Amino acid sequence: MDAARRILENEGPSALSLRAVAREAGVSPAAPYHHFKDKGELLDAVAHVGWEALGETMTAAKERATDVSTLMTEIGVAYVLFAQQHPALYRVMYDCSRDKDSLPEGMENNEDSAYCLVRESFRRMAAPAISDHDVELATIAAWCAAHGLAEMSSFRQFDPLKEGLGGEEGFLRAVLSHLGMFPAARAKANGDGDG
Amino acid sequence: MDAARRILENEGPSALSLRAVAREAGVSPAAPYHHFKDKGELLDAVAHVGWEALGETMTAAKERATDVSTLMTEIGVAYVLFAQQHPALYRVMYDCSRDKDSLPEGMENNEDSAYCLVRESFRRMAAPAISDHDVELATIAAWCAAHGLAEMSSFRQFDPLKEGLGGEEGFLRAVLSHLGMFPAARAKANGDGDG
DNA sequence: TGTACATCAGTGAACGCGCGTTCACTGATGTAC
DNA sequence: TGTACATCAGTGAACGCGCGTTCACTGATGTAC
Repeated sequence: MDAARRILENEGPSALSLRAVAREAGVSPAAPYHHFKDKGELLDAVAHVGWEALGETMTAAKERATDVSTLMTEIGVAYVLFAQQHPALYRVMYDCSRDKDSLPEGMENNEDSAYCLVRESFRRMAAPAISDHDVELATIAAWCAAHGLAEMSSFRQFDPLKEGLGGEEGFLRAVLSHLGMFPAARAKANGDGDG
Repeated sequence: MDAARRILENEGPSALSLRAVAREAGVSPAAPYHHFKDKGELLDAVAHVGWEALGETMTAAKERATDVSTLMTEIGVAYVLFAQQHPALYRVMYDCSRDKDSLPEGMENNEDSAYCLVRESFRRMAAPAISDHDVELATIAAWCAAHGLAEMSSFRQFDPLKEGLGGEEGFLRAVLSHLGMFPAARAKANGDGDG
């Protein structure tokens, strides 16, 4: 039943109704109510698996990073690429939070949350004298920037810019490189094709 | 009839239907079709006035800035505050763009667009040797950051942080201060209450 | 081995709802001659 | 001054649609004694 994600991938978030899920699953419209109290609960469940997947993607990116200075950039690029590859899922993930005026799951301050992954990565990268307070703010700033880039990077007016920068990833690195906490991005983006 | 914005302010974007607008205007459900081809056209019109209002807000912020180093920060803060004060309108503005996979109006590369306002402000602030290419990328980065912050700053988990930073605006300045292109923010945020 | 009961995932029909949109039509206002 | 016509914003009833949700019910499976 969690293959409600098929609908998201194929038809977008606006098509994600309880009935559509039941239809896609080859089941009567009433069946989902044996698994979810209501539509909101299904959406929450979908968002939950989304955050898990994004968390794994980010963790993989962190482990791929060869040194501390590329860490934040790898994670940032992975974050945005995930959002690009699963745009409808990403939308549901944030919509669920907004409906509650509450942080998305990935940004909760639990141990092992994606947010803490970013925060500790940033702490390792930053000057050792940086205060906890500044680490916190910088992490929020980085998350905002990544989220903004995730929402905006798919506008087609950026296509020519992307071509000149060696494709999607080059573009992301180039944009991130102008944001304080993604320092390693700069060198790599320039290397890939600045001009 | 453009007082469809009342519905946005009072009931949120999901309540913005053609019928609701007609109801709010005290008019039959068919009446709006004399002014708009379909629902999309009405939404576009609403988004348009939204971008105009945001553009004015940003221009006012630019003119309020006392020197070139505070320029970007003033504009950034004004941007996010606008989004916070008109969350539903801001949502419609971006939804209209996304539906077309196209840049929002404010980001178009026309003379006098909000995007050019930001880009020229950044150019004035940056080192004179900076290339056009980098100005372009930095402007996109700044816009992404502001957009991300606009979408995330209202989560209530940030409330305690905001208290320690002298309220909403102090929080915004503090977060922006960690992003490369808002340099003046740092000093001001620190002055307000770095702890 | 058999009986009685509980659980569970499902059915299918129906409910009321708000929606976008279309239709033929009305009544007021403006304009040409 | 009067007549004929065009335009315009509106009416109100209806269309078909997909939706979330509820209902009483079914049939298969598991479990207790």
